Amino acid sequence: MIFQLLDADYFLKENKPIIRLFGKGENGPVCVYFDDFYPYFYAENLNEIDDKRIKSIEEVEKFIPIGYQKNPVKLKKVTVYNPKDIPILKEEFERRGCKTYEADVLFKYRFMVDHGISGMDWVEVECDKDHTNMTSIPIFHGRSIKKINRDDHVQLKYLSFDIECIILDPNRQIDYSLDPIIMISMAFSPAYKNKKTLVLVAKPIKKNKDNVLDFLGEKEMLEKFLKIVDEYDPDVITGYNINNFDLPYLLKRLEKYKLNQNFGRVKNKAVFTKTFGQTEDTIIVGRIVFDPYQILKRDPMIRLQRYSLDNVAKSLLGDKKIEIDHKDIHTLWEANDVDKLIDYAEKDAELALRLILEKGLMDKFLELSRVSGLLLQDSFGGQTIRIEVRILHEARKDNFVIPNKPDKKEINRRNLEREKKELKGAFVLEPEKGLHANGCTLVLDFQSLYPSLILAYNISPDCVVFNPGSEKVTRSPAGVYFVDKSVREGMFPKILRNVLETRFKIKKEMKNATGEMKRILDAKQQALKIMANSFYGYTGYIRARLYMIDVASSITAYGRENILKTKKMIEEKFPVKVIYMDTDSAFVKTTITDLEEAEKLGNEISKYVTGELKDLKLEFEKIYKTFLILTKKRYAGWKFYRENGQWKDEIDTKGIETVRRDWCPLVSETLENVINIILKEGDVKKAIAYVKGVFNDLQNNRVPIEQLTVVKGITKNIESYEGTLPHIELAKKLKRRNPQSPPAVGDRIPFVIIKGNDMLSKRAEDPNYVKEHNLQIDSEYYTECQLFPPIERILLAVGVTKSEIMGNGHQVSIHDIFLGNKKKKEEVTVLKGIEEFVCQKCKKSYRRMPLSGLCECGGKIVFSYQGNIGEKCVIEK
DNA sequence: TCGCGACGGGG
DNA sequence: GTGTACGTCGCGA
Repeated sequence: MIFQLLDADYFLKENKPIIRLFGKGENGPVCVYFDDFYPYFYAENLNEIDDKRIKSIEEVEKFIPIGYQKNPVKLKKVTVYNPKDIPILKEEFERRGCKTYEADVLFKYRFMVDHGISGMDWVEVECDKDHTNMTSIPIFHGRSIKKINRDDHVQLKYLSFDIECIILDPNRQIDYSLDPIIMISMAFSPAYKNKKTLVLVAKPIKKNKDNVLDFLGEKEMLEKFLKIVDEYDPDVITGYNINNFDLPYLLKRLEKYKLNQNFGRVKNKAVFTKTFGQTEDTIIVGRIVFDPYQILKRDPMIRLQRYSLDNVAKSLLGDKKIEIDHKDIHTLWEANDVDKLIDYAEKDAELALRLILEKGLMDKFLELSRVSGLLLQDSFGGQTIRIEVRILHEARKDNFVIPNKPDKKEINRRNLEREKKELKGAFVLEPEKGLHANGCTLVLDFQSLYPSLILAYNISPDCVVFNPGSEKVTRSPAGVYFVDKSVREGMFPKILRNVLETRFKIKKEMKNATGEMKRILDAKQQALKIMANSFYGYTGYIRARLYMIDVASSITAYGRENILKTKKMIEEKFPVKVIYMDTDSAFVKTTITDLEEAEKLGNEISKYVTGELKDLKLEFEKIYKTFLILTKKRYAGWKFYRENGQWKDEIDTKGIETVRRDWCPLVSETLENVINIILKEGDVKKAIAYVKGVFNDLQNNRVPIEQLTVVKGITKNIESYEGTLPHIELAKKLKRRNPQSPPAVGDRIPFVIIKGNDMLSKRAEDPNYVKEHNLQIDSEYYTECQLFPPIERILLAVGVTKSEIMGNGHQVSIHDIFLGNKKKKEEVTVLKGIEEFVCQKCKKSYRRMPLSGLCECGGKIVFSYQGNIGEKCVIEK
């Protein structure tokens, strides 16, 4: 039988561990179990021992990959019956001074590693049909298993679902035990009984659509849901934020009604959630739980301000949620006005599914799973485990054993070591700040720098030579010796060579591939790139099994050495200047303005440096016609690149955030425009004029209120906030205005700052209310506190002074007040900052200190900060 | 500037 | 489950 491996677990039957593999082949899902495989670990210096938990002890010779070892060491391979006895035995052994290895490898991975199988691999098993009914899918007794090489994937079945619930008491948070689920919507791919979606409703209603089923109550609805999951039998269960909301909620409600909490593919293990501090993970044996929220939030290629389903759908699908204020869910439900609710629920389930299918969210993980060795379900998480499982595979082939994960004592030791030998990072050249026009800036970077270095210099924990003797070694710039690869190719270099070579091959294949195959290949090369780039981080990660600070610091040391060499080489050979470098990239200022010529030079530099350095490849990445750099890691460039032979351009920004949650749209837009004018027109004066125009519009109320609105969420009961925050003050105001439906926890409050004498926070106002009552916007606040600081940073970098921007030498910004106060530091009481200035007598508030030092009414001015008032104030510089 | 604690998504 | 854990942001020191 041939199938693709989706999931695995084990259970105990009469003190005998049984491994179960879940897969999918041509004839659908299958389970194959193996009952002749036992857990084991390795022990060093183990004396004779008689213990009924131990099945057998065998003497073996293995290499330990910490430092170079010429000869293997003698170890005992201790095989036991019950995997759960291993951590107990490990403790007992270690207490007696016996070192253990691989004593914390999950049993399912022990099986997979020993049989050379990765998650999502195609496998061939010899097996017999079994007639027990412990699974909901056909089950077989396996006799042998081997991997087969196949790149394709079986069609997976997806069920996306979303629950709606009502909070019976709007003044508290959701309570799983009290608040009922009123609807469950589902979206299927492929369709279920010819239906792409289905909505279950927890009370009898008048149905207007044929994909709606109504029930007597919540319990009956839940029963039907379980039945549908069982019948449809999805491989993947998905939905937006199901891991932290829908799944745990569902389980609690099933528990309440004493319903079978088992909608996985086995009958003897219920679905359960693991709670780790904040996050929860739900395990459904035999199926895969895939949460697009969790995936998107962690995807470095997709950067969004917010990851709400609505926002994500808008940015990635050009679609959106159906609008229902969640306070209205209860009302609509009580009023039996459920049609819109049904559409709302249906849409949510659909959107989550569309995200996965249309954006190919699963592709990368299918490949990452194969490349790393992890089961698909585990490939969504951290990088460490990816490397470790791959290392285990590799170690087995080469007769190595891998250390356990470090315990508290070991982590302590590593932390102490770190204080002594600090881990020096990458080299960053102090940039030549400002605008670089009149000549293109060429950007070049090393292709996979750290992986290439590991490969080139045989950097690996098993190659470190502590006391160099007769072996051929190389000394890294960090002063660490590594055995030459002619003596032994290290474990890391060996894996990386394979990973990089495979990636190179795939990128070549991709050029001729089309359609589905091209997508798979692209996902595969991405997965390989992710793997390759994880190794450096791994060596310096304190919890890594193969952590060695000497290895990590050798990698960065070689990196620094090579990039400095590169700078010298470029500047000696070409009439250019390197104006900035960071880790693996070089920014080269030329005097060339013609794009074709710049391109030619870029290619020449790339070819020259690559030729000189041999093991490394410096790639010509892009041309910036103009380049603006503020500080290390913060810059913008007018990028030119070719697409189908044609020159295209765009503005590239790094580290200069034009979008931030606490900035109103006006700030983002103005900032973007300022950068555009400077880069594309090279006209700083025009940029200043533009900024002045915006200031002017603000003063004269010509800026639409939407442009000034900031949105912030309420995260807890509004009475329990300690400081005074604008959106919370506004929420209190809104509650007073409309006590029937006050803002609740989780609501997002849009606000603007209006003119007035109160402190800043008290002047937050609802934009609609402002419009209706024709209130005045505090344009000074928007100028000084919102617009000015980010714009100032940009303009100062191109040599503009403050008064040039403000256009009035007499105006003093709040920063000047800070500086002015610094001298008086010794006689001062403490406020931790200044938000504004308040008259002690009439309470009028000022954004800036009045020039006279007194209020109009003659009262004394004091400082105000976060609702506190003080006569004096310390501002640390 | 750094370290710590809270929050995110969902209804 | 041969367990114990994420990233980012804002705040206070």
